[in-house]
Amino acid sequence: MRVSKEQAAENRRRVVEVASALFRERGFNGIGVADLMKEAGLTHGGFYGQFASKEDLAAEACASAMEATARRWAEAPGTKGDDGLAVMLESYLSPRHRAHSAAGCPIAALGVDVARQGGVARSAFTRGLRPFIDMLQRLVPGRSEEAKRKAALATLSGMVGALILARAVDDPDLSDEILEAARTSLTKP
Amino acid sequence: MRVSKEQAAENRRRVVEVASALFRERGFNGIGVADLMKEAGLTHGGFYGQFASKEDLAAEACASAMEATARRWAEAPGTKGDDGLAVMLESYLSPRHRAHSAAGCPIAALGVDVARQGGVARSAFTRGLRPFIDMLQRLVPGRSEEAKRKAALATLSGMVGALILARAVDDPDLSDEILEAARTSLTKP
DNA sequence: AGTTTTACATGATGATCATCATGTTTGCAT
DNA sequence: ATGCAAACATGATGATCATCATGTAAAACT
Repeated sequence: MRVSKEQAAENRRRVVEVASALFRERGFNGIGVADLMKEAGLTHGGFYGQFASKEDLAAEACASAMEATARRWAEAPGTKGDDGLAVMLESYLSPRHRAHSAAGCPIAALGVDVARQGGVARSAFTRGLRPFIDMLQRLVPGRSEEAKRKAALATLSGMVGALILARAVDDPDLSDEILEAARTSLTKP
Repeated sequence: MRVSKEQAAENRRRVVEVASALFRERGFNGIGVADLMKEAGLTHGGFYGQFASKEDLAAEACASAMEATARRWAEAPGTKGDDGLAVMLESYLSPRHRAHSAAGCPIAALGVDVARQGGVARSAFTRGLRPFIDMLQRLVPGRSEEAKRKAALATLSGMVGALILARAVDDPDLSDEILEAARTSLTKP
């Protein structure tokens, strides 16, 4: 059973995509290689022909998720003249985003796993994080670039923390309240 | 091999304590029952005489970590007259706290795991979270109680998000920068 | 003092884990 | 057209997983 070179590349791409979703949803230790491959329509055998290890895939999946998400942020309706920050906060801190971690922000979904995993995943995460900071720096108000960078880091922290808390909490009212509080607090500094 | 009733209770207590540390450090799926028991000085056999399941222990360890941490917050030097919020932020967003997740804030360490796990752990987490919100509400400035609660939720989000980001990131400078940004941003609203 | 019960140890269960060895097919270069 | 190598499947590896069955020794109760 052999497959064309393009087909093979497409298969590999799909494995990374599936991994980026399932890792976000269940964590690095929450899904195994065999299930991952099955979800991509393959068997577990071919895995180590494409990836050096599961840790290697974790790093690549993390990088891929970060890039894809950053691209979506960049393409977001600039709502020219309007407050771009408010628009993005509205979407980031929404019940919809809260409900879909597999397709959502990899910073909130994988940050803790990345810290535990260390190694290549950690550096891939760090590299992927910088564009988010830069983009936020452009959206956020501030007198100097230095002040804007500080505000960007604080805003990102607030977004990530609120999303994580809203997902962790059992009580839907409290969860909504967390999203709301972060939204208003981060919109008006 | 039998032990006194108090010894047995002490053993159980130690298992929960060890679990609360190791779960924070490695995640719910990062440590097994056997290793957990060994770390508590026991073998894996007695586990199911004390706990219904690993998930059950996860919930209990989560509750225990939340209560112990809340107690430490409450006992913290009120630094009467001084700005209690600044004192607690200084400690929460410190390199020391960043380096010791096993003994640190369970909200930042377990929030994502709790959201994935669901069930009893999730409700234990939610119950344990409320005292933190109430305590922050007392520390934070605001015109009304409603405004102070909102501020408490936003502040907690910023703290948790910043700690998680600072731990995830590979670059020590960036990590320090995140802590610093959150500290100054959350101190002066 | 004798009996029961309890807390734990030893050991086994089958499932799942990451990883490797090998087979089969077939695209691709010759 | 022919041989080679790549891409995947099948299957096995031993480790680790959560959980259960049973043994044992001594605390607790009679």
